[in-house]
Amino acid sequence: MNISARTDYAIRALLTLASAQCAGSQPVSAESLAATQQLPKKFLEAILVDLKRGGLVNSRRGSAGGYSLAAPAEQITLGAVVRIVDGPLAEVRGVRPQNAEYVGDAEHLPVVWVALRASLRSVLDEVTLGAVLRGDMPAHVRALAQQPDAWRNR
Amino acid sequence: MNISARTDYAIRALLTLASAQCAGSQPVSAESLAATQQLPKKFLEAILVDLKRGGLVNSRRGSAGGYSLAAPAEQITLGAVVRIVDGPLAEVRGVRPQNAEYVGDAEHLPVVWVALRASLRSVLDEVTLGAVLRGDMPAHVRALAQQPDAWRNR
DNA sequence: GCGTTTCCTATCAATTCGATAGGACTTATC
DNA sequence: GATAAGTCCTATCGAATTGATAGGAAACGC
Repeated sequence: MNISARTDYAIRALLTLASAQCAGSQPVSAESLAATQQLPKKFLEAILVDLKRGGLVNSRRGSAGGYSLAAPAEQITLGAVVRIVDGPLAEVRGVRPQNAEYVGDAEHLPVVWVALRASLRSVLDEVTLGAVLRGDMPAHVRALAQQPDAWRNR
Repeated sequence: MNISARTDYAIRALLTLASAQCAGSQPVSAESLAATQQLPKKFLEAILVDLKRGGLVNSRRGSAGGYSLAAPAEQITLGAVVRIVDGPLAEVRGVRPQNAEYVGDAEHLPVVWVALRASLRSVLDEVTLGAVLRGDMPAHVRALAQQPDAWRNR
């Protein structure tokens, strides 16, 4: 149930690209992305290749090359990013939650796993890069983050 | 963002214990738990020791020994189980979501991570072993699982 | 004391995770 | 067309995690 470094780095790099998209439109190099968000350069490069394959960014090689968002920042959700760099959302022992098979007293467990995945989706698939950049989350997400003990450990 | 085998196994074993709690009250052996839910015995043993340390189950050694729930099934949440066997809910690179530090364009990212954790809690901390056993989830969880595409992949 | 069962320690192979190295290929620019 | 700046491919790396097993010490009921 953890958020991996890959996901974290991917999103931070994409946020920088989103910011650049607003400003002008020349591609940003991996080196520059790594520098502004303080990410390990070579590791980030590998992640960017995945994002490219996943269709979230465009790339241009050579001098004055680099990366740019393949779509408006308002249309790229965090869920899309997570799925590309980390795979499907809430797998159980490597199997999709609705396909996990249970017997006896565990019969109703799939309902829980599916609900859990749905709750992840309700955040990740509703929040876009643009929203994070502006600090303007959907009402539903803001409500979650404003719950009394949301910022406390349990 | 995956549910580990440890978590899955722990919950299934606890569900069996919950079922036994209703019936009578003699402890159930690890061997028996492994058999009824088809879990690897030695691996399960290790998990049960963690659950014991975490205070979720009582154990009795020796002949006619075994495990039993330390509290009513209606009072043990899945969240408590997950935290014991897998640690804190939505850590980012091993750090609590509210403690992750970001600069520049990623400034508002903690809000997302905290909301994400809150959404996990809204399922895991609201569902008890008893509820799963009866197949009677809280309204909020049932609503999530009944969403149009909840059972489909994305 | 005998069988049963928890519980502790150690170990294991496989996989994943985070990260780096080196170099091949592409491209703009002079 | 050389050159510098990039992407991108392949390989590798150590460390941690994951899922799992083995063997035996300790406790317990009878």
